Order: sequence, then C-alpha cells, then structure tokens
Amino acid sequence: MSSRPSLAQVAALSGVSVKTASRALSGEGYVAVETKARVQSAADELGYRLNRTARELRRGGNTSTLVGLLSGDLANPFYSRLASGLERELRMHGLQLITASTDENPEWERRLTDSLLERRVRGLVVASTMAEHGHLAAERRHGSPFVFVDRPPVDLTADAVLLDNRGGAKRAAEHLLERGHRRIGIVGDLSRLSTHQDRVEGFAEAMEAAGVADWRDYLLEDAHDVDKAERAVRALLARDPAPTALFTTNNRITTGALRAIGHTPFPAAATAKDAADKGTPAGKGTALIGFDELDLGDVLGVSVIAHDPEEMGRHAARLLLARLDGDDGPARRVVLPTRLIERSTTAPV
Amino acid sequence: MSSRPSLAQVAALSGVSVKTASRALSGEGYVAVETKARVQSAADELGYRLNRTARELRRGGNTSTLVGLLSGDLANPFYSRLASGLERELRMHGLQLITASTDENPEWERRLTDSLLERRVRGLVVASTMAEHGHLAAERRHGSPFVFVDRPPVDLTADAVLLDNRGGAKRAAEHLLERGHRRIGIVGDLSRLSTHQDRVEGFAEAMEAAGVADWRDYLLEDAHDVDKAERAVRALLARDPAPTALFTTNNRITTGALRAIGHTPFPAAATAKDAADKGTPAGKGTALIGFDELDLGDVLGVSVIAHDPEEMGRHAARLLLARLDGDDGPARRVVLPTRLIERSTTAPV
DNA sequence: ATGAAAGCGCTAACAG
DNA sequence: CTGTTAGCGCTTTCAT
Repeated sequence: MSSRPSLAQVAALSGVSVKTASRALSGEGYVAVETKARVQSAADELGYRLNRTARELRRGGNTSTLVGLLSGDLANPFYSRLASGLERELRMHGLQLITASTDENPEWERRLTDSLLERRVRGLVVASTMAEHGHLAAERRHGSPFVFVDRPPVDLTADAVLLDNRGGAKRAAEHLLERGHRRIGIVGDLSRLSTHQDRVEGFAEAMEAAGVADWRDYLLEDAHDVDKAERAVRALLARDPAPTALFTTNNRITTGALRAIGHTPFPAAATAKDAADKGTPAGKGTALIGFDELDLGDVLGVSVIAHDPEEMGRHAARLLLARLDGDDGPARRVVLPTRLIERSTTAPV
Repeated sequence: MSSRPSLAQVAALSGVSVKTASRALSGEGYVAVETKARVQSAADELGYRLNRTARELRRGGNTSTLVGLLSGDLANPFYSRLASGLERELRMHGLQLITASTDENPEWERRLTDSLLERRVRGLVVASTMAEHGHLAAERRHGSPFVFVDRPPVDLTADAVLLDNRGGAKRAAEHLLERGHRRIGIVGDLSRLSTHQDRVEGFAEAMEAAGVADWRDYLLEDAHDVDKAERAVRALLARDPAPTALFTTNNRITTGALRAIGHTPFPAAATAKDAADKGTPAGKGTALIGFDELDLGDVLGVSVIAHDPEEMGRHAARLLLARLDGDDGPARRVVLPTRLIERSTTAPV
C-alpha cells in the first residue's frame, strides 16, 4: 500500500530531469531514443502511472476528458440506453462518461450537479427533474456547455434533444380512436414532468378532435413505478363503465399495465412457422398502447409509440462536441421522431 | 466563456488572504462570522466553485471520491442494474461512479482501466473480459482496491462477487429433465467467458447424471447478440430430430430464442381475473428456460434462473468500502445464489 | 482569528 | 536534445 510513484521519482531513478522524464513518457518528442528507453524502463520498474488530474490542473481549465450525465435511474432501460449511446459516441472522441442518478429528486439533482461541476467536467448532459434552471445561467458563462435531454430547460436557453412527445401521444390516441375506442384510460408518470404533460396534451388533442369531452375521467397520474402503475390500472379497469383501451405513457407504466391485464401464460408454439400462423387478433380484451419500446415488446405483441434512446444519447454527444469545438451559435433544439408500431394489443376486433 | 474564478480572486474581492477564504468556504472554522459572510458573498458574486481536483492533488493520493466501473455495455440490463445498485450504495458514502463500457473487448478494457487509474479513482469494480489479470498486481500494491464482479480474477487474488453459475445451470437442466426432456438445446455466449463455461459445466453435470451422453450435439456457442441467438435457435430447431427444450444461458440469448420460437400475438384478456383463468400449460411447444430474469418475464411466462444484479452491485460496493476503510484481510469471494422461477414455458405437458 | 510560504504532480515557457 | 524556473488551485504547515 505504498503511495504511487511520481514523475520526480522516475526522473531520479533514470538520472534525468523531471521535464525530460515528462517528455519521454508523454511522447512530446525531442528526446534521445536511448534516454527515452531508460526513462520508460524506470517507469515500468516503479509502476509509474501518469496523474491525469495534475496534468489537467497544470494545462488549464478546459482539458478534462470527463462528461457528466445526470439522469433518473440507470436501472430504467430508457436511461441506460441513453447512457450507452452517449458514452459510445463520447468515447470515439476521447471523452469519458461520469453518471449520477437523481432518482427524480430535484434536491439530489442540484447537489450532484454541483459535484460534477466541482470536478470540472468538460460538459454536462442532463435529464432534469427540476422545475427551473436559472441557477445554471452563471455556469454557462464560465464555459461549461449543457445539453438537456428528454426534458427541456426552463428559464435558460441551452441545447436540447427532445422527443416528439405530443405528436407521439396524439398518434397513440388516434390509433385507439380509429379502432373504435371511446373510453380510453390514460395512466401517466409524475404530473410535474414536462414529458408527462406533453403526452397528456397530445392525447387530449386527439380525444377532443374526436369529440370525446370527458377523457379526463379516465386519467390517472403520478404512477412513478411499476407497482403504482399496476394498481392504477386495476383501479381504472374496476370503473363502471370500464375503459375499453389504455394508453400508458412510459415503459414502466406499460409494464405495470401488462401485469394487471396481461398475466397470461406463454402460448404453445412448436416452431417458428407455427408461431407465424397463430396471428390471431387481440379479440375483445382491453386494448393497450404504450409510450416507449419494450425489450420484449415484439414477442409479447404490445403496440407502442417507439423511439430510440441510444440515438438521443448520440445526438446529445454531438451537440456537446460541437460546443467543445467552439461552436457558439444559438441554442439548438433537436426533436426526435416517434413511430407507431402496431401489434396485437391493438389489433382490429 | 470567461474562465472560472479561483480562490485567489475571491480572496482579493473580499480583502482577505487566500487561506482565510479557503477556511471560510470549506467550513474549516476559526473564521470570524463577519469575515465568513463577506467571503461567501464575494464567492457568490463571482460564481466561484471549488476546484475539487486541485484539492485532491494537494490533499494527497487517497482523497478522490471517484469509483470506476468497467463493464460490457450499459444497454444490457444486467450491467445497467448492476451499475444502478453499485452507484446507489456508493452515493450513500459520498462516492461517485464513473462508468466505462468495454463491449467485451479486452484491448478496450486494458485501455480504459489505465485511463481510470490515471484519474486516480479510489477503487475499481470490473466485470472483466480479459483472459488474465496479472498486470493488475502492481496496482494493488499501490493501494487501488479492485472488486471483480460476475467473472473472477485470473492470476490475481482480489475480492469478487460472483453468481452461482454452475448451480443455476444445473438446476435449469434438472428442471427440464424432470419435465421429461432429453434432447435439450443449449445456446451460449462467447465461449471464452468463464460465466459461459461454468454454465455449460453445470448443465453438463445434470445431463450426464441423467445419462444423456450426447448433449454436446445440441450445444451452440458464441451467440453474443440477440440476432445471432435468434439464428442459432432457428438452426437448432431445424435439426432432425429437433430438441424438445432449450436452455439459453443469458438474457440476450433468451430474447433471441423468444423471437425465434415465440413470436405469438398477445392473447386476449379482458381483465386480470380473466387472465388468471387462462393458465393453460405450454402444451407441446418447445420448452424454454433462460438464465437471467427478463423485464417482462412474468408477463410472458418465461421460466428463468433468476438472480439480482442490483444486489451484486451493492455487494461490490460494500467490499470496496471495507477496503477503503482499511480492511486488509484476505481476498473475499461472495457467491450470490440463483433461483428457479417456473413459468409456463416449462409447464408440465 | 488571520496570514505567508511551501508544495501536491505535472507541464509551459524559456533557456542552453 | 536537455534542464531550470514558475505556476495551475488548493491546502498544509508554521507563524503571528
């Protein structure tokens, strides 16, 4: 548990100055091959390893290779896929990702943001759970680019990569309406989140255009985890009259809904060919469409409004990289499309 | 885009020495309340933010609050749930997680490990894809604790949190054998991974104990992604005679298998009560059991050998924290249990 | 209660 | 090609 060797020790062992050792190891050049070899072997012998934080300190503010990501919880596939896409793209440019989960707690988010900024991250990607972001205005002036993902900044202009929540939700509602449904239950996440509000709005737009004025009677909100969602769906289905269809506004809620309405055993299917033949429609069960694709959505036959979280991460990385590259144009806002995938849970009756 | 204010600037603005400013802001004490307030307001005015890396440099080696995680790919729920459990536990102790994905590429892993060590992470949690780890021996002497997760260290003694792969796979095979199956296909991940090998071994043990000598005829390996797995399963089912059951050795392979054999539409189920009544057995389709729980495994009715990735992360955190706390006892090895969850894909005929 | 000086490990700037 | 000096932003002495 001896402490780590410094460059000075390597220099001493190889009988050169610290600067020469530095040059030899960082490949700066202008070092005799023979000297370089001597320094290298001394470094190996001591188990020397560059102290990157010291280097960054000396080189000045903007040399860190760290990018921070603030998101809800990595266990949610939406966030982990976002993180995956982001990390992959950053890595191609020599940057590393440091993640922090807020659990949708604004207080935690604030604290974690501070912590990442103290670490002098090169930039910050944030799926924010806070109501406003004015406090970050000062940071931007000090040169830390922010990219907002999934949810837009409030009281702050900054780059953002968002989803077409409103359009996607509207499409979901229209799809159910086309199938003849009128009593459509809608179960949503935390009501304070803009994504939730946008999805409800899009839904409302379609419902009202179709002349369904009392859609709010079947709206349930703040179902933030799978269990709450399952209970909410059960409650909704126990109403009289019960809804004939459901729109669940994110992956966890859809999962909860499937537990409530769809806990059916795996149907027998001897081979792939057999399976293909079994394309029976959903019949008269409760129809369902969810926002967000699910891992086994295709196997289960769940209709969804799909989009690509990895792509969102890649886009965020690209916006950030452009800023780091000196782009000081106006804030950009990228809105990623969603697409309806019709599967058996909304098959025509 | 002005550069960040330093403590010296805060000190200058408030008319005190750098050290006093430091004391005031870091809450060290021994500062007049009035002075402290003055420094604080100067800091606010300038938008001062502590440079944590400078602090850590001055305070000496072991003060970083960063812990590194090396894993395959965050998009895989196994890794993201591991990361989630790990991060949550670390956060409770003031530590932050920095993640790096290796994509199961040993060369990348080596490079990323170096990078994390250069950043002077406090410790490293690694789901390694490398064949041996002797090169890390030197690091441990310099005081960087390693915790191996999912896969054990080779040529190195270090703490590890592993799964009972052998026992779980054996249980899976026994379960299928109990259901009367003899021709059981087994589809595995990269053959060089120890987890894969252990699972095949456990499977083999049960098969041979049951007198099925030619089980290897139905073994397919290196199905590392969902598409490859799907093709492998199709190939297996096209054999003559075809296997009557499948054991898929991880979550991605199980997903591929479900796509190959189970692409059946969602069955109609009006209410939860209805659904409960529909408990028909799997019938004469190909039976299936997978290693790793799936997100919608219960809804789909897929039998699995389940375990808890989050718990693995928490355990890893605890081992690491103990080391950071000075524990220098012998290397610990925690083996987490698996459990069989019987669902409809292996229901009795 | 406050300050001056030194130094963490490294590299930029300027010699030679 | 190599070395010296200075300093990144902070905190640890050690004074006062």
